[in-house]
Amino acid sequence: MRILVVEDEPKVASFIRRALEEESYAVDVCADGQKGLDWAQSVDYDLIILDLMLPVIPGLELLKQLRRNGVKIPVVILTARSEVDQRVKGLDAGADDYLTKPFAIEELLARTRSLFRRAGGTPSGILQVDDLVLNPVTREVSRGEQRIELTTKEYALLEYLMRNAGRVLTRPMITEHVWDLDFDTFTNVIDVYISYLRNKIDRGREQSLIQTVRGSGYVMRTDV
Amino acid sequence: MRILVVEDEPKVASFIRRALEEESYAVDVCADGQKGLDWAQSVDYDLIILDLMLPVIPGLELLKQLRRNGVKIPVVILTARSEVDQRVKGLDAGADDYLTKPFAIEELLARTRSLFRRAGGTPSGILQVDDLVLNPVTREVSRGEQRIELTTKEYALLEYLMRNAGRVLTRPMITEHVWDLDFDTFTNVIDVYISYLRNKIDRGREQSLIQTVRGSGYVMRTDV
DNA sequence: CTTCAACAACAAGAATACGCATAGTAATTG
DNA sequence: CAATTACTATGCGTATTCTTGTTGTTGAAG
Repeated sequence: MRILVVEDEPKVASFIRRALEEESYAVDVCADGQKGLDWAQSVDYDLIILDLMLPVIPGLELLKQLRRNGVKIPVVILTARSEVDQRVKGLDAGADDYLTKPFAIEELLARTRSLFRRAGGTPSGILQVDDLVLNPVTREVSRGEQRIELTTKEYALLEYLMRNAGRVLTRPMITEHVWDLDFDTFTNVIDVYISYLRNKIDRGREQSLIQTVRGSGYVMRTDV
Repeated sequence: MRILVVEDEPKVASFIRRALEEESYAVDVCADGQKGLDWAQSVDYDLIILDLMLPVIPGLELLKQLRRNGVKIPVVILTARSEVDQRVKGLDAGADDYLTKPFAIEELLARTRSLFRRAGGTPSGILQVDDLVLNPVTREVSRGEQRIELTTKEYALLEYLMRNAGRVLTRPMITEHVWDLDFDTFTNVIDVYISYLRNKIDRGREQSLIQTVRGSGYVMRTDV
């Protein structure tokens, strides 16, 4: 899951970044509206978190342009408390949710999760494929009766696979969503992490859930 | 535990703030109804203390709006002695408790504790995880037979951990609830205080109650 | 049926980031 | 102003992440 944060206050930006990264999202931050617009249109984000008070291009203008250009990525708006009517305009302009500053970071995380939930997955937010279960709230993963301990990256990769179960995910898609932007293309980290995951999830099972699609990428099996 | 105080008389407000902070709650104060409403909806408070006589938006209106928006945080209302019917209306509107001015601060603290007791933990208000026991009323902590002396911050942290036992608490979540809002993100105070707590609580035990979730945060173990 | 090239899997080690202890500094409190 | 408490800074060990090189697989051409 890749998130763009458009926020010019460095303190707030880095606070958000860290929180999101702790939830194993891939996060990009940019500090003005122009850059925000450019990035939003060139990279395939899953969510945009947008401050309304921005240099160069105001947040609302950015949002309108995005929607005008047919970009449908969910957008969460951050506003100061005083700018209440801006909020309404924000929702009119096509925002999916808003938060007033100051906000609890957990609130932001919860909204984030709920937006992703809306986009796909079960209502409870719990992801399940066969007897493999992932709970994004507690970050717990288990297969059948057995708890599975994953590292941050392993978890992020698995969540992405499970959210897109049944879809073949190419290596570029996976790097985009699970790793950072400035990423060395000629590496096989993904293969390595797929292997780690298989060791923890599929080892000893007759049916492997994570399957290789030669020449393309990987899929999480949906049908048994 | 984070508390919002909505009170326009500066003297009363600061009096309450100091008393609550002495009990190691994190306290935010705001002086009018509009701000109160915004904050209450944007920050994840554990309790709201609400004066009914407020500028901009009256307290009752604020409360109604909160409940209408599905906010279930416990609310204690403050009324003048004469405004009996206001009190009744307040409880109707979804307040959990009330106090008539002037009130003894100890009274407020007692109600606060009792509301927290109702909200979580055992009926008696005592929090218990394994053989670790925390009594919020007396602020006494013990493990097994042994009394444990904690400083204010240590206590606040432990109480937060215990109230959320079994949930992974990220560093941002912990700062939100135990430290102040405008918090330097690049610090390791939390780590240090976790370490203090472990020294007092877990040292010499084979099973540590406070567990690290690498890349995420900390959990208080529930299962043994 | 070989042979070869492209691709994937794996092992092992290097680099990095993270959590933790420790010690020192600043701020409170009595 | 002494003592306690709150916070900062630093360095170290280790889990995690990533790189590299080798081996194994697959499928198509000879």
